[in-house]
Amino acid sequence: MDTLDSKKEKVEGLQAELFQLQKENEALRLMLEAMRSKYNNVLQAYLRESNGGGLSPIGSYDDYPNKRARPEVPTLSKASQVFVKTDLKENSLIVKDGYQWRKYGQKVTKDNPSPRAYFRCSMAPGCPVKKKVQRCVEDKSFLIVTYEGKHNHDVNSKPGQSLSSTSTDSSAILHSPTYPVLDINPFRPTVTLDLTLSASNLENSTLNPPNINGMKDYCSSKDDSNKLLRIEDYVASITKDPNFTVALAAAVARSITEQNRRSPTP
DNA sequence: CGGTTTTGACCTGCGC
DNA sequence: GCGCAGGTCAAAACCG
Repeated sequence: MDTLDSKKEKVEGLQAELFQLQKENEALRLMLEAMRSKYNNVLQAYLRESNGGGLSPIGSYDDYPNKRARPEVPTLSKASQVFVKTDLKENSLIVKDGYQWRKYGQKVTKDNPSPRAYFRCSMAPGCPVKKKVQRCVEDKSFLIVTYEGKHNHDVNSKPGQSLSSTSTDSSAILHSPTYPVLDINPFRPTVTLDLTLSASNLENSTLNPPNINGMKDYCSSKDDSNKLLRIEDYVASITKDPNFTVALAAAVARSITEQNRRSPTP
């Protein structure tokens, strides 16, 4: 027979588990949103490419006499987006990622009441890397950081010191130990998704099997026409993972429940 | 004093 | 052509 204490322990254990699941679900909901938008971006980029609009090499910032009229940068090959968990009390849009940034603008955008800050890398003169930082509209404790471009210097180089043989991609720093990339479960090791899509990922030509820890592999093929297949491989891989399936189902169920609660049918 | 941040103005692209 | 939104410039303020 269970004693009163053991029952109490069970209840506490279940409560702790419930709390963890709630946290996980919240993170998964954000992930779903991010994945959906990334999928749309990738699909649009693919359609553009398949329509004969080949990618041209991207020049440096100074290559364009009219600095306001820089060509549109294809999202697929250039920008990488990460979610960074921050303290909600901390109101700044500063993300410590190892590089030195100079803020050059701030703007309030239509779809998000939180201001978007624009930064340029100031570690090396002429470094073309830019980043945009904005609080997530759904969860203000997350910062959405969008990196564009490729550093022409090393992460450890002092300001003014320009480049090393191995050009450092903006996304490379995302996997450095000091960079707080979103981990969907800070409490126990289950499913961790890396949502970063970046130029270096495109450049990696090693054909690793798709894996749950690296969405980056989705487009590792040099052959652009294979990218869609890689995406499908990646999706197939993560959907086969039982952890992912369970977590996804929970997130979807919760999302539907919340939607119903917000707009109850008469 | 030099580098960074702030912020209003300006430019460009896009949809109508 | 016009208005809107996003992105950038640049002067002034701020800071170490």
